[in-house]
Amino acid sequence: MTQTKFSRAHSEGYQVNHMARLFIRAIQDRIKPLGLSTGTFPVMLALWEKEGQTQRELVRELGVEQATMANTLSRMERDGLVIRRAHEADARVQTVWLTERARGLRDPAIEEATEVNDLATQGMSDQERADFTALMAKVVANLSET
Amino acid sequence: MTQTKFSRAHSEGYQVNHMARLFIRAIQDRIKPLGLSTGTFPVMLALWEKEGQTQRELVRELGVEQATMANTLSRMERDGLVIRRAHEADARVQTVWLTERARGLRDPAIEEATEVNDLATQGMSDQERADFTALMAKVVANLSET
DNA sequence: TATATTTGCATAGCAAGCTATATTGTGAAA
DNA sequence: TTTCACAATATAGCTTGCTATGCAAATATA
Repeated sequence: MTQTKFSRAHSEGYQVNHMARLFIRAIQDRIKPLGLSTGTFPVMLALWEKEGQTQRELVRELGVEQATMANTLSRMERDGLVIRRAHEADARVQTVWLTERARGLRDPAIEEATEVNDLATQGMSDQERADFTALMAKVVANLSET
Repeated sequence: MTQTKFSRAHSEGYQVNHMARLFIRAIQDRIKPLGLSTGTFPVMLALWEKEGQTQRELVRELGVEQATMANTLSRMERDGLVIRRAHEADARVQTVWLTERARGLRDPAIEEATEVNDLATQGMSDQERADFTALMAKVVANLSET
């Protein structure tokens, strides 16, 4: 069959990409005043929960490539958000710690993120919002296999 | 209230970002052999539908910034996918045309994209898939305002 | 113990997004 | 007609993602 019916508006991949760019713009605008960005935010979330994680642990937790994490952490160190300390038992390993300033950013940053999430899901019922999260989890699971 | 309940797994922004990265990886793998990429694919879709569009028209249609489009088109020209021709009535304007090779990529590229969309939505009913698309459209609309 | 493999991180180089700014052509206004 | 504002595109420079590759330390194997 000739595939003349393919349309951007109905391609999940296209929609996801578009939506992701809009999210990035929205959150970027709000957390930039805090000195955060879309690349650093997930790392901060992981570290606000548990400091002292290794780069390898952060990589597994956040699902980015090791090289991406290494570069992100370098920028974060440059910008005074984290400090890398050598692991005492394994000289290959770096543990990652928040600076005092970075610890203080938690509540304001989460507040901005919550606002963006609320804005994005405006007009949805609680049920729809839960469905949306569940459907995304399904897609993530489907695309994560292997 | 202290916002201790914020979790990555339930933040729409976080999920969208994660999902988008997985989509990019999946589609990239499959269209790379065709000489396409995630940045060029949307432009190709727009041009397969209507060649000779101006850069400005593509920008509006695809929702990326003008500078992003200019750079993407330059790479596409370098890689033999498009040709930029001066507009006959307005010397500021460039119209964008597909090369013969690029025209031939349509069906195979759309086939790969369709496969990725199907993989991503595996295990969803038709209704769920329609819901997913509708919910994403809602989010896009919410975040597109102004 | 000596070598080989694996593991953890860093670096190089590219794509694709962004903002800010420069450049050039059009069209309107003085 | 000259100037001024606007429009279309290009360029500079950044972030964030990727793959590929290098290197040093730890561990396993011969």
